[in-house]
Amino acid sequence: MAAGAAAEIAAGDGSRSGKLENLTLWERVHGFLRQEILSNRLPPGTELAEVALAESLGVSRGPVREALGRLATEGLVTVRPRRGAVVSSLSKQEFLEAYQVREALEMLAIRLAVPRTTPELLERLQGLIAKMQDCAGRDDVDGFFELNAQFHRAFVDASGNGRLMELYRQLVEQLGRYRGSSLALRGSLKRSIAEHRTILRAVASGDPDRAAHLLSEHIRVPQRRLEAGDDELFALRTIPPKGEVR
Amino acid sequence: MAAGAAAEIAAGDGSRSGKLENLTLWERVHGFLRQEILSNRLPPGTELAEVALAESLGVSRGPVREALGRLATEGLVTVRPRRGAVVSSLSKQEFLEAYQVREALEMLAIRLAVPRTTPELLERLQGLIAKMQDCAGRDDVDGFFELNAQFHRAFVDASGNGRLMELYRQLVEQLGRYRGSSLALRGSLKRSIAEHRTILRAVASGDPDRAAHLLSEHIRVPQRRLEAGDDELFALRTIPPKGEVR
DNA sequence: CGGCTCCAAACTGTTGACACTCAACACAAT
DNA sequence: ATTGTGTTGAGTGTCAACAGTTTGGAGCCG
Repeated sequence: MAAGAAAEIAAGDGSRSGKLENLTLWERVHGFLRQEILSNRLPPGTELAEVALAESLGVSRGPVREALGRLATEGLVTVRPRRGAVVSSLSKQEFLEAYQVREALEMLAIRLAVPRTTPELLERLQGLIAKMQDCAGRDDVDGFFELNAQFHRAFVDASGNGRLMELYRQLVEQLGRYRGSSLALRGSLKRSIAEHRTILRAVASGDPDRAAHLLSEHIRVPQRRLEAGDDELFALRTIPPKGEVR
Repeated sequence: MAAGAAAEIAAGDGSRSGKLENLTLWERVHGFLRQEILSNRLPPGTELAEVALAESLGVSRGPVREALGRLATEGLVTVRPRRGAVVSSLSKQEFLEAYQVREALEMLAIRLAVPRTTPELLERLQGLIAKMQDCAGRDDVDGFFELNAQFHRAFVDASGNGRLMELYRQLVEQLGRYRGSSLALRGSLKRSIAEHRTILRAVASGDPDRAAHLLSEHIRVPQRRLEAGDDELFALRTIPPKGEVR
C-alpha cells in the first residue's frame, strides 16, 4: 500500500557506480527495506504485504519473502504466521530491555578496548568530543546524536570482538529508530559532553574498571528517565492500527 | 546424499501427541535441523544441499530454503552465496569472542536478578549446587555440565529481561556444541562448586556488584585456559575434509 | 436492532519448473 | 609437468501457479 515510487530493485543496468554490485535479488530487497525502516519512512506498525511489495519493487514474491524473513530474525519486522509481516515496534518495556543489554555490551567493549588503546583512538575520541561541543553550541541536535553514536561505537570497534560488534550493531539499529525519544530523554547536552570527557580520561589512564563504571552511569541517565515513566514519548511511535501484536 | 532416515516432517496426520502443532512447514524444518545441529548429529562442516534435504524430508525446496536462512541469521549455519549452506564451526577466536559476550550478558543478568531475588530462587540454586556435588562425587561429568548450565541460566531467567534471555539462549546454544571443549577446559569440578557457593552467598546478601564480580572471575577460568592456547580441543570438531555425513 | 452464520476476497504457505552461476574436470598448449 | 582454457554438471536464485487459511462483510435469525 506504500507509495508507488519503486526503487528499481530489479534493474539490470550495470552502470550503477564503479563498484560492481553482485548481490542477489533478495539481498537488495533486504537492504532496501532495511533502509526504509531505519529511516522511519516505513514507521512501526506498517503492514507489509508480500504481493504489494513484490509488484512495487518489480520482483517476484520469493525474494520479498526471504528478505522479510531475514528482517524478522533481525527484529526489524515481526511476522504473524499466516497473517503477514508488520514493521515491529518496541514497547516501553522492550525498549528498556534492549537498552540494558546495550549497556552491558558497551561495558564489555570498553573493558576490552582499554588495553588495546592506541594514540589514534584517543585522538579520534578527543576530536569527536570537540565536534560535539560545536553541535551543542549550535543546538544541532541531530549532529550531536550522530557524533554521540560514533563515540560509543568507537569503543565497540576498538574491542576487536567481531561477535560483539555484530550484536551491538543490530541493537543500535533497533534502538536508533526511537532516536527522538532517546534524545528527549537525555536532557542536557553539556552534561553528556562532560561525562564523555571523564570517560575519555579513564580510558587514557588505562583503567578499564573505572571507564566501564563511568560508562555505565553515563548510559543509565536516559534509562532512569524512561523508568520514571515518560511514556508519552512512545505514544508518538506506537501506532495502534487495529491488529494487535501477539 | 545423506542417509535416508527421514523424520516425516511433512506428515499431515494430526495424531502426533496431544499437543496441537500448528506450525508452518518451514518452522518444523527449522526446528528439526536445529536439533540435528545442536545434538552434533550434523557436525560442523557438513554441507547442506537444498535439494537433498528437501527430498530427504519430503518437502519442497521453499521451506528448506527459508529454514536455512533463519538458521544462518542465528549463526548455526553459514550460507555462501550461490555455493550453498554449511553447518558453521567456530574458530578458537570466534569461540572466545562469544564467550566474552556470554560473560557480559551473565553479569548483566546477575545484576538485574539480585534485587529480584526470591527465597524460592535461593533454594533452587542451593539445590542445584547440592546436585552438582553429587555428580562430582560420581564423576558424572555430563550431569554436572547440565546442572552448571541450569545454575547460570537461573540468573538469566530471574533477570526478567526477555531480550537478554533470548540473546543468551542463542549464544549458549552455539557454545553448547563445544561442550567437550568447555568441560575439558574447566578442570577441577570442586573448585567450580566452591565458586558457585561464593556467588550464591553474594546473591543472598543482596550485593549485585560483588556477585557480578565473582561471576566474572568464575566464567573467566576456562576462558584463560583457552587463551593460553589449547587449540587441540578444537581440532576434534573442526573437520577439514569434505567428508560425507557419517 | 443486535448477534450469529456463512460466503467470498485476499493473502500467505507451498510447490514445481526454469534460468543462471559457479566449481570442478578434462584437455591442449607451453 | 604446469598452466591456461573450454566444457559440463550440480545446485542455487527466481518465478508463476496452486492450495489452504484468515478476514471482513453480507445476509439471516432471534
